[in-house]
Amino acid sequence: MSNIRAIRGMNDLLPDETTIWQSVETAVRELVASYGYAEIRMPIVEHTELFKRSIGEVTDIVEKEMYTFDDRNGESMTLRPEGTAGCVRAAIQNGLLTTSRRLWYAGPMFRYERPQKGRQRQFHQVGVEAFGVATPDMDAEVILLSARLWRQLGVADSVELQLNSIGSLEARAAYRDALVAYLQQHHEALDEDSQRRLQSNPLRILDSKNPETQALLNGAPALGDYLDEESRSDYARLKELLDAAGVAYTENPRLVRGLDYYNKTVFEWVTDRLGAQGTVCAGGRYDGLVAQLGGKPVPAIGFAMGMERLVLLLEACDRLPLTEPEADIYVVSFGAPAQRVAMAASERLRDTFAGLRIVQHNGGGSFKSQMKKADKSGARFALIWGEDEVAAGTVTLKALRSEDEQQPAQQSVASEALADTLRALLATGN
RNA sequence: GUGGCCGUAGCUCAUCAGGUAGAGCACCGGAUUGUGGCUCCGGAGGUGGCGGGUUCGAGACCCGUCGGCCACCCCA
Repeated sequence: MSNIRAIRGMNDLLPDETTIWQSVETAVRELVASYGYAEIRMPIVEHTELFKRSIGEVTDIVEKEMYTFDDRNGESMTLRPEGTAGCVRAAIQNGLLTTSRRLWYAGPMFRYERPQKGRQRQFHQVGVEAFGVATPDMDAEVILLSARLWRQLGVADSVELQLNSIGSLEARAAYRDALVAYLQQHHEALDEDSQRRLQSNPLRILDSKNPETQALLNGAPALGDYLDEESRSDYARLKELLDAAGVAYTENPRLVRGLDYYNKTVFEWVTDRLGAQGTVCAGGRYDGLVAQLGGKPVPAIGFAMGMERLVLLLEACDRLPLTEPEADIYVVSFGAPAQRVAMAASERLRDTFAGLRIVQHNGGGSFKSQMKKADKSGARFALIWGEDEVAAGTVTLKALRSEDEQQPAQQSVASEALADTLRALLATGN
């Protein structure tokens, strides 16, 4: 079979899933609005250079995970692997950073990796970025915001906040030298990946999953000892704010992030319910990035959360929203004249009842089969038009749910009285 | 890029010493003429991922390939 299939790692979201996503998206939308964040929408494709300059040349994302191609002019373009770079670019380009800004966005991101649980090649993130405030009150705000979402979605008990400060660029450079010097002495004891990282990105060795490497790190210099004074006090202040707000956290002195642009505060929300990809949300401060991308220096902090992982977490926590029936009213008709009347009447009902889901039976079929469809639709009421009704100028209104069937399960209603009768019935029950 | 497991109807799966496939759910129709949900009856639907090999004969054995899942790497 040579049926065309979706590209590996790029999945369809089917109707059952889109309702879940919509409920999460609604929760997110209301959440960020409640903190005064405004939505921004960026292109999905950017100049490759943007990601190289922001994420870092030697990161795995840039080196081997980007969807990069030349356009027809021979310019190198890349499907965005994350949102911060594009958001910063857009904010600079459109002059948004003359004052402090709170922005958020949502959309697909692309990374060429082997798919596994909680990881796709096209995945979806919600990102939050706060520009223009260098103090840790803003760090606290974005963390509080994320914490509120977990509570809102009912998964707060399943996620843990991990926190660290990686200090200034200079402090980190000094620490990197010390770390490399220490690890060089134990070069033979390092696992293969870590030996490689010793050259490319030594700090990443800190969060190696290899237990022997982790044991070796117990004797290594600690990042915390190398922090500059400002990072140190900001970090302390952030923890005070989180304590005061009652947000629990675990300090993880080995938490470093994979992207080059971070400094000072870094954090991750992790869960043990998703297999190997336990990070649901992660972010940090990136005070140097705006200037690095050509803007006037503006401090910033933000985070991104993965929608796929969040939905998986909801599932694992048994917190999926209740599924709604597809219809409130199902309209059945028999014969061409009846269908004309039914269709027109349905339109009038939609005029009258905004938001009411009225599904018209199309495609003919026996009365019985139409009624089966009515039942399967989950509709609370069926409206039935046949020859008798059309002749009499009435419609048969039938209750389909047992809760309603105590009352007249079925009644004949004059066409003019339909809206009023329905309004009265819909007012009862939920 | 590497490793492990897997690939039979739309979905979940079964069958068999290797002899050219079945169940449940879903779908369609019927069981009194214009009425659903339960039950019963019937129907449609599979070149057993694809290609090659072994064999008289393979969905079942072997090889390759593609795809899926999970893990490593990395990350949301």
